[in-house]
Amino acid sequence: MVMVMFLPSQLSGSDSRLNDSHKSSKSDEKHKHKEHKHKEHKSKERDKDREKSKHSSSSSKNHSNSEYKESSEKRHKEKLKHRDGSSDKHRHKNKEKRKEEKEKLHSSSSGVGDKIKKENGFTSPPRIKQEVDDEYLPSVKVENKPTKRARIDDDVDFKPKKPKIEDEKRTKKRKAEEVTKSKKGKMKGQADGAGKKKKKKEEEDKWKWWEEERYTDGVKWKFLEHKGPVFAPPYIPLPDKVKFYYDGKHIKLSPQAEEVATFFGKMLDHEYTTKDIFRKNFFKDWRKEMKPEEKSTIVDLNKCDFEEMNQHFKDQSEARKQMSKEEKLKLKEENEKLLQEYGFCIMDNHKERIANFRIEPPGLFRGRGNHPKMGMLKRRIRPEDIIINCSKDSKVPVPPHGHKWKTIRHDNKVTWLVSWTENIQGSIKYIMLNPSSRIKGEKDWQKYETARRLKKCVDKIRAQYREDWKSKEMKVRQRAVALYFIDKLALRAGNEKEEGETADTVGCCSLRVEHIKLHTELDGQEYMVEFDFLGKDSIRYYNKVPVEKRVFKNLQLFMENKQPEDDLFDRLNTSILNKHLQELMDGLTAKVFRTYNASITLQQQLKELTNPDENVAAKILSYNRANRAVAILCNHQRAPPKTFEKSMQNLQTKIDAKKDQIGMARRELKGAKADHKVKKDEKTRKSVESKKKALQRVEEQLMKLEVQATDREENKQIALGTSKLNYLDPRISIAWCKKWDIQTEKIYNKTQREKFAWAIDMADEDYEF
DNA sequence: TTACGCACTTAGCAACCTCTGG
DNA sequence: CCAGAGGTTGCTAAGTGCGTAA
Repeated sequence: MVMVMFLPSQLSGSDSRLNDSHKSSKSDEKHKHKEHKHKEHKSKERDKDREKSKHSSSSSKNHSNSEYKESSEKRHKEKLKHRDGSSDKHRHKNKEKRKEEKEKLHSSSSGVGDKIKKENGFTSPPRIKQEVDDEYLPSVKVENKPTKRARIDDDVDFKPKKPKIEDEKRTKKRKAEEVTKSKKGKMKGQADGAGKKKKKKEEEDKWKWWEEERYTDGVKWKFLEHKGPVFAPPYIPLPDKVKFYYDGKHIKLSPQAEEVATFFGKMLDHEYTTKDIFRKNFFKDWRKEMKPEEKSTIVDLNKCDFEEMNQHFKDQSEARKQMSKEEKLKLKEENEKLLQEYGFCIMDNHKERIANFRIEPPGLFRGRGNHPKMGMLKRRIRPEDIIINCSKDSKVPVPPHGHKWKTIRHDNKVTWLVSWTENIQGSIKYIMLNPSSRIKGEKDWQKYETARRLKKCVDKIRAQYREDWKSKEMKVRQRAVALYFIDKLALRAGNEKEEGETADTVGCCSLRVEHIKLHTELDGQEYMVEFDFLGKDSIRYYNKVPVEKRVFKNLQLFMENKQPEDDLFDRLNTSILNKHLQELMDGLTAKVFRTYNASITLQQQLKELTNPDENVAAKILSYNRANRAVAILCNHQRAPPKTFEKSMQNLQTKIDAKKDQIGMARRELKGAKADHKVKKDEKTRKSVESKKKALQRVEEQLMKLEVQATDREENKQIALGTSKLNYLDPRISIAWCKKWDIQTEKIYNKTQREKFAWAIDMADEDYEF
């Protein structure tokens, strides 16, 4: 069967922008448990050559013109280093510790600088959203009329209206308290006959916020009303038959101590509970909850036996699964009721879905990676911890009986409805709106518009940072090299983090000397940099990339006389970098590069990979491959699904079966043909026809299965969701769908379509990012 | 000039739900 | 009709980046 590893990223280009790290492990720990197949990717020479000639100016091929001036660079070295000898960062507290700890993280993987070409310099005309209103409804002021809330009643006759042209700059002001009822005229491409009425009605209910003006000056809303949060259910003590043993002896725990014990008991099967830090933190916090007697008896976690609790919870979840249909339905209905009551709010005349209306229940903190606080007790949140945010003229949510809120605020410069301070890191948690809401959607849209503005000046910025590699000032050089990484490799900015408070992870600006290795020559390429570090969520980033000689020399310079645990960019931090970016373009920050490069890559890859002659399944495979190219670029990994091998096998079995079927169908067709040849009658002719059709059908089915297998195999360790949701301008995907006449549903599921409703509505087939 | 608080986006995991095919 | 694969959703941790106070 065909199981070609053939990622779009292998397709070439002179600018190697994608990384390889998906082939390596997520973190040291996980690494131990995983086996990795290092598939060598074969690159496709044809495209490579094409690309090379097209983009000869970008990155990796510039060795020759950076050759000159080596000597003068050397001359500068000394000067450079102490030139702005001001602030060295102080990051020495835990250096020693780190030194000891940094042992593993090793294992290599094949590092082919996967290549992808970058599309440069294309500019599309700005769209300017303006207030156009044929049908201008008298604005409804609803603010203090909770009665009005539930229905958004866009009950207007409709009128075509579309000249909306957006404008990235928020030059326009929204008439705050006015809601212009926009009624769409076109039911774009929706000529379906049956069920039209229903659909029409539904659509009319959808509010098109993107056709309205936006607020300026930081105001996020004028009216906000909600019911407050839903608290975690109270603790239900264990039945007496579920016993806890200490040192073999049964102990009846006090409710407080018991609750915390159950948190641990529930997790017994989880790897967490075997980790020293987790156990230590848990035990320490647990003891705080104990009564004095308990405290004096229970002194060693190793002597604690939570088995019965563990079994109890397993039984419970089993029982839940075994519930009857009716019981399940009842539960579902109750949930739905809760959702209806607490899951929505009214913001400026519109009912909007809340993302997380439930307060996080107490439990043991599960940090990711090697987190120093894992296992600590995450305490129960009470109404007294809760800050409510809503408008003055709204019905303020009522706290649970006998309780009161910590504070009630009326701050319309923020988007959250509820907040509280969490006890592990002391950070603030929020209840906010769903991604489908106006307030999130606008921001998302704006994000892509900023990225599109970057597209217009990215060439200039690239030229600039390349120039800066030669700067006399160390700080400027570091900034330029860091920016180059951020641009080329889509690294995150890398804010500093407090030592010992979180897992030791880094981004670009916080890279340390130990995270890169320089190879003058490696895998047959010159000036290679080998990256190996843990990034966000302790996901490992492993990549080998060829860089320009000048970058390479600069890195050598930055690393000179430093310890492995010293900062690579010791004169740089995200704030310096972003300040600089701000000067280059309004609204530009490091993360815009990730958005930009992700989106432009998708657009470019779609162009390149989509074959007009192929069928829908194949086109979707191409889409997924384009998406995958981005996921690889952004290093969005996932643990291979536990059932991966098995499910792959199942598929293979199916494929084999299909092949047999085809063989059979072929033979039957042959037989029928022979029959027809002899008899030459109508009956046999028909038989031939139908056999032909049958064969075609199975062949098509086989194709589909094979495509599916390829897709799945390629996707083993790559998560597409994150980039799809956060980095890819949805209008690119929608345009692609429209262009090739593919249903949006094939690309976006329901939730995604809700989130991207704005894009689905406004992008047409020739949208250019 | 750095440290910190705050708001908001981005992230992977796992529980849950749904659809498929035996 | 049922099991289980696989998709979907919920959850909440972990980032970015801005503004302000020390």
